[in-house]
Amino acid sequence: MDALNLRDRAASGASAVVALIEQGIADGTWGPGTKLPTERELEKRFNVSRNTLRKSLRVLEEQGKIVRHVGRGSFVTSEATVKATAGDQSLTSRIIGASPAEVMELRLMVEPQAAELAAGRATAADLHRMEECLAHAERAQDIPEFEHWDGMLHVAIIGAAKNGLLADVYDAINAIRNQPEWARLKVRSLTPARRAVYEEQHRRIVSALKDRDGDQARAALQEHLLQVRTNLLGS
Amino acid sequence: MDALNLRDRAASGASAVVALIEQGIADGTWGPGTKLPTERELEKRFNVSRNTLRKSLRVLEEQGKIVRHVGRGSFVTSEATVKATAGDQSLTSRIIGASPAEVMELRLMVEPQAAELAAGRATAADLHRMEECLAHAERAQDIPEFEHWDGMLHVAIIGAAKNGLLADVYDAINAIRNQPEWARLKVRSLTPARRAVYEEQHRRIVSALKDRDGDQARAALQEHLLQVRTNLLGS
DNA sequence: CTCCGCTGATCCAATCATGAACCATTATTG
DNA sequence: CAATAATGGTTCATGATTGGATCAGCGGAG
Repeated sequence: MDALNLRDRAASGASAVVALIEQGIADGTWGPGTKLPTERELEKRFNVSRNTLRKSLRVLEEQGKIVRHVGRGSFVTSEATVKATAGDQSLTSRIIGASPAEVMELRLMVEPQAAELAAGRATAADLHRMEECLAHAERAQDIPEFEHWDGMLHVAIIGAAKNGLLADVYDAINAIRNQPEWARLKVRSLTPARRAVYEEQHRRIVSALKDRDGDQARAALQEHLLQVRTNLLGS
Repeated sequence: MDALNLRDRAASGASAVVALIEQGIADGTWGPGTKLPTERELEKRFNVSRNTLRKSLRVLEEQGKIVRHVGRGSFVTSEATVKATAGDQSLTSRIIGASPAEVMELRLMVEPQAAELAAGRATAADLHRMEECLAHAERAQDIPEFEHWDGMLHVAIIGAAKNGLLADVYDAINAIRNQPEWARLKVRSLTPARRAVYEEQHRRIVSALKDRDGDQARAALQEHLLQVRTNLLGS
C-alpha cells in the first residue's frame, strides 16, 4: 500500500504526517539521537507542502519528541542521553579534568608501593610481559610508540601487584594519557637523552622485580616517577 | 540529480570521516602507534576539505584515539583500539565487586601518604572539620553513626591533601561503605574496645596534622589502617 | 458564498563545508 | 650550522545547506 502518498488519501493533512513520523520514530526508522531528513526531503517523501510538514514538525517539537536547529536539522530526542546524565557520573569523566600535577602526585603515591607488592606477587608471566614491554620500548622508532610500551610496562607492574581494585583505579587514571593536553606534554618533554634515562630506570625496576627485591623496586619506581614529574612539569 | 547521489552525500560531513578513520583504526589499517597519512593526503582520500578533515581529527583527538603534533604528524594512540571496543564502564560500579582485602590494601597505599601531604597543606577549615568529625564520632550513640563520622574524618583528611583527583578516586572507593556486605563486616568487627582504640588513633592522627608533622601523621594513619584491616579480616 | 487548511513561493538567519592563504614547529638536507 | 621542505595550527571569505517566517492563491466543507 502506498502509505506515504498522503495527498491521494482521505486522511491527508498535518495530523496524519505527525502519526507517520511518530511511527517512524517508534519502529526505529529514526532512532534516538538520529537526524531526520531535511524538511525539503520529507516534503517530497510524504508528498505534502513544506508548510504542512513544518506544522507537523512543530507538533512533534512541542511534544518533545524532536528538537530542531536552524542550519543543522531536526533530531529525534534521545531518552538515552537524558537517562545517562541522571545516574552516577563515571570517575573516568571526572578524571579528565585532573591536572598533570595531580596525576603525577597520585601515581607517586600508588605505583612505588604497587611495585613493592609486585615484587612478592609477580608471576613468571608477569615478568615476561614486562621484559617484552622493555624490549618493545627500546626498539620503538618514534615517541608515540615508545610511550605506548612505556605505558604498558607500568600497567604490567600494576597488574603484577594482583589487586584488581588497584588495577581498575589505575586504568581510570591512565585514561588521562589519551587526553590531548597530556599527550602533548609528554611528547614535548621526551628528548632522546631523557628517553635513554627512562629506559635505564625501567630496566632497573624490572630487574629488582625479578630479584624479588621489594625495597629496590619501590625505590627505583619512585625515582623514575620523580624524574618523569620533573621532566613533565619542570619543577 | 546531485541531491540524490547518496554516495557523495554520505562521504561528506565531519562525522562520516570520523567513522571512516575509526574503522581504519579498528580493522588494523592504522595500528596503535602508527602514523596516519598527512592531513593534505587524507583530505584528498576522503574527498573533503582540509577544515572538515581537521574537525574530524579534532574529535578523534578529544576521544584520545589519536595524538597530533606539529611538524611530525598524527599518530594512533596505544589504547585507541581498546577504546574503540570497550565501553567506558563506571569505576564505581566495578569497585563494588572489590574484596575488602583489596580495598584495605589500596587504602593503605594511599591514605598514609595523603596524610603526609595533608600535614603540609591542610587549612584551618580542614583541621576544624576534622575536629568536628572527631567530636561527632565520640558522641555517636550507635555503631552506624560512629561509622559515618569515622568515614567523614577520613574524607576530610583526603580532602586536606588538596588533590582533586585523589579526592575523586577516594570517593569512588569510599562508596563501598554503603554496600551491605561491607557494612555487615564493619559492624561485626567493631567492639566497644576497638572503637575506643580507633578514637585514640584518630585523635593522634589529627593531632599530628595540627602539628604539621607529616611523618607522624603518616605513621599514625598507617597504624590505624593496619589495625582496622586486622580487625576486619582477622589476619 | 465564506471559512479554513493546504499549497507553492520567496526571503531570512544560523550553520556548515569549502578552499585558500599564512603561521609555528619539526625534520631533513646541504 | 643554515636553508629548505614537511606538517599540523589558525584564520578568513565564500557558497551551500537547512530550519524559520511570511504571503498570495486555491479548493473543499459548512
